[in-house]
Amino acid sequence: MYPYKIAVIDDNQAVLKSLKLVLKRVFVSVVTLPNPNSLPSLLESEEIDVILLDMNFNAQRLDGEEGISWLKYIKQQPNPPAVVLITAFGDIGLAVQSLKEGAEDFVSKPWDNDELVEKLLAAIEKRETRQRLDSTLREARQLKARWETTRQMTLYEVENRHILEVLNECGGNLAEAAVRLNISRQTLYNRLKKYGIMI
Amino acid sequence: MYPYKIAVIDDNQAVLKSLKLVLKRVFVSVVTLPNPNSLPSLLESEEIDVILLDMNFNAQRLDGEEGISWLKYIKQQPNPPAVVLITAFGDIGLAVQSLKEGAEDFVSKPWDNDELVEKLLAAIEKRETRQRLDSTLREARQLKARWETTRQMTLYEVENRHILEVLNECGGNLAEAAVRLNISRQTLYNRLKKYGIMI
DNA sequence: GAAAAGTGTCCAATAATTGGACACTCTAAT
DNA sequence: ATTAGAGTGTCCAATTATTGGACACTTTTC
Repeated sequence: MYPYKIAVIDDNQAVLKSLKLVLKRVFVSVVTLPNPNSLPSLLESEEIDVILLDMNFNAQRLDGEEGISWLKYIKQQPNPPAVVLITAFGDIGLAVQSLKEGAEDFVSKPWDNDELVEKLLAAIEKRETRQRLDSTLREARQLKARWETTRQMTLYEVENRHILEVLNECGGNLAEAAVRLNISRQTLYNRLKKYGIMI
Repeated sequence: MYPYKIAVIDDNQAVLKSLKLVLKRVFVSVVTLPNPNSLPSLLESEEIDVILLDMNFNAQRLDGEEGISWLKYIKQQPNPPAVVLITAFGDIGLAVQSLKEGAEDFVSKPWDNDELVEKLLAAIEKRETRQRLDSTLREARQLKARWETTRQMTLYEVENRHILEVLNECGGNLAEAAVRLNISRQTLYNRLKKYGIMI
């Protein structure tokens, strides 16, 4: 049993039922929707890990356009879930377009249960990798900004910032901080007093 | 005419010829190969931007395995080119697998020339985006390493590093550096002498 | 080729840093 | 409960560093 939340969206009640039967033995939470209209509110209220999304919700349109547009919607959310698309009327162009729009995988009906679960888990893993990458990039931007400001700082400003950081590292232990900074304890006191850094 | 180098690999001479005819009006350099065996040496000797790769080079095997394995080879090179796969025997599974292995796009024979060129250019753009991301990540790793070492530096070490950086910013102009650092010129001299930083 | 800016060095006044000392307050182990 | 060990806050006098100003000289810039 994996600790992930999955949402399954398909307009065919029978398909939905059988998918739920399979998936609820694998995922801790399985939400089924007969159409994607309530997807926005679902995404707002719950932190879904992966969505298994049918491409057609309308007997009149079998071109998959609806699936693609919902895929786009999902992927432009902040921290979007993984998306695996599923369709009976798939062609190569549709599959390629889906993956280029950010879907993690694409499966055709009829599906193989084991393979489907495997793909869903792989999709979740892929999403987690992307999340890690995102946080690395965020961190990188912060560091870069910090570096940019450092270069136009005064010597004292840089000194004080470093003092504060080391002090923080030492959990406010002045004696240890002084040793780490290789200055005397009095000097550290003087600095803190002079710059109003009271602890 | 775009300043990109493209390599086209297809075992069908007629296809190769007609592709070359189309592409040499768009790309500054078009290399055609009748099979992928000389691809490694080509990649070593030239900086190829995009590869248009057929999936089958053997009348006996039409499952695309060969194309996939060459795709994998290409994508594990350092700074790999963009890859667009082309096939007449494509199925959805093959297309999905290709994109998941890192191909930028997938087209089916028979192809539309305008669409093919469009996809190749989009693939190149995608690769350039990836290159930018890579360099951002490299830079991020450097900054992070720097930050990690900073936290265990002595106050004087941090000071001196900052002095050197500002000095560098000022192109070695001591007077300007002293102003930026907000210390007197003599103090800057003393530091440089004391720490053997001669310029 | 003159003006402006930068360099290298000196000086004495001022300010910061230093090690050592002392009384004190925690805190963790006995 | 007692106590040793570590940390704090403050003092001091000796040492060091920083400062602004000054000067002759070189380099840049217009």
